[in-house]
Amino acid sequence: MFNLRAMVGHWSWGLVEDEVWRKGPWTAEEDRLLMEYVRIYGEGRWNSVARLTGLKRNGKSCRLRWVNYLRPDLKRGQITPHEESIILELHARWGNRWSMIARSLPGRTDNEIKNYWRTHFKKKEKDSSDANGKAKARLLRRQQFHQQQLQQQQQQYNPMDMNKIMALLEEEHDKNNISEALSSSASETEKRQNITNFHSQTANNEQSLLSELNTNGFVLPEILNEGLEVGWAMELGGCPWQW
DNA sequence: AAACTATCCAACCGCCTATAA
DNA sequence: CTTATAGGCGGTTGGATAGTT
Repeated sequence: MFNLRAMVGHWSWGLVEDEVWRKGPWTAEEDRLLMEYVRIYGEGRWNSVARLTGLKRNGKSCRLRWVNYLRPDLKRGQITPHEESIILELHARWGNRWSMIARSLPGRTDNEIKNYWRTHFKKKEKDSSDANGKAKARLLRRQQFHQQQLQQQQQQYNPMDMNKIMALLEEEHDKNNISEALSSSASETEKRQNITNFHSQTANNEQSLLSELNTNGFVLPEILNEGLEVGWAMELGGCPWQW
């Protein structure tokens, strides 16, 4: 029977020097120990996990496992087109600021988003100038698949709504002009901090805006997601609205 | 059916920053 | 003020699986 408090006594004088940390995939038992730790002690103080539970994992590994896999609020399953559109939009704005992008996607981790983007878009970005036949074929398949969805959306979605949404997003973004964040800063450290604050604030604003849009019945259109596909279609000489 | 390629994703690494001692 | 430590982040790796030739 698992008894953390008993184990505290057992391990409370610290781990043996030269502790060899376990690496690699986590076992179910390790997951259970970590979840039990968080249930009792809460998140944080990850370096105490080994001492308090007997887990042979370092703090970093524990934190990562919790954040990326065990957290109860994680959203499982594929990235939706809606989420994909947000990822594309925010990545275009902020670059590889995965953790910041992840804050706009509740239930998704920076690692997940990073993996998704690298798999789906990194290559496209690189190869965008010389799309080969293979990619074209794949694109066509995807287009066929999305066509039905697109048609459905077009029936219920007015393009003006999209303009409105993007305008609102821009507005929120510009409320805190980054140049202001920089202008009054003297040191590099201050600049960094101001930029970080700026991004956090913007992310929060946009998050609340997205929520507001959702609650007001705005369905963020998958058309945003199609933006990339549109780009490709254009390269191929096709009109996205006529797929 | 086998070989090859692409994709997915968990996990690690190294670096940086914040904070406590 | 300096140093040590913990936590956070982005980049990268490698194994598993799916898809293609």
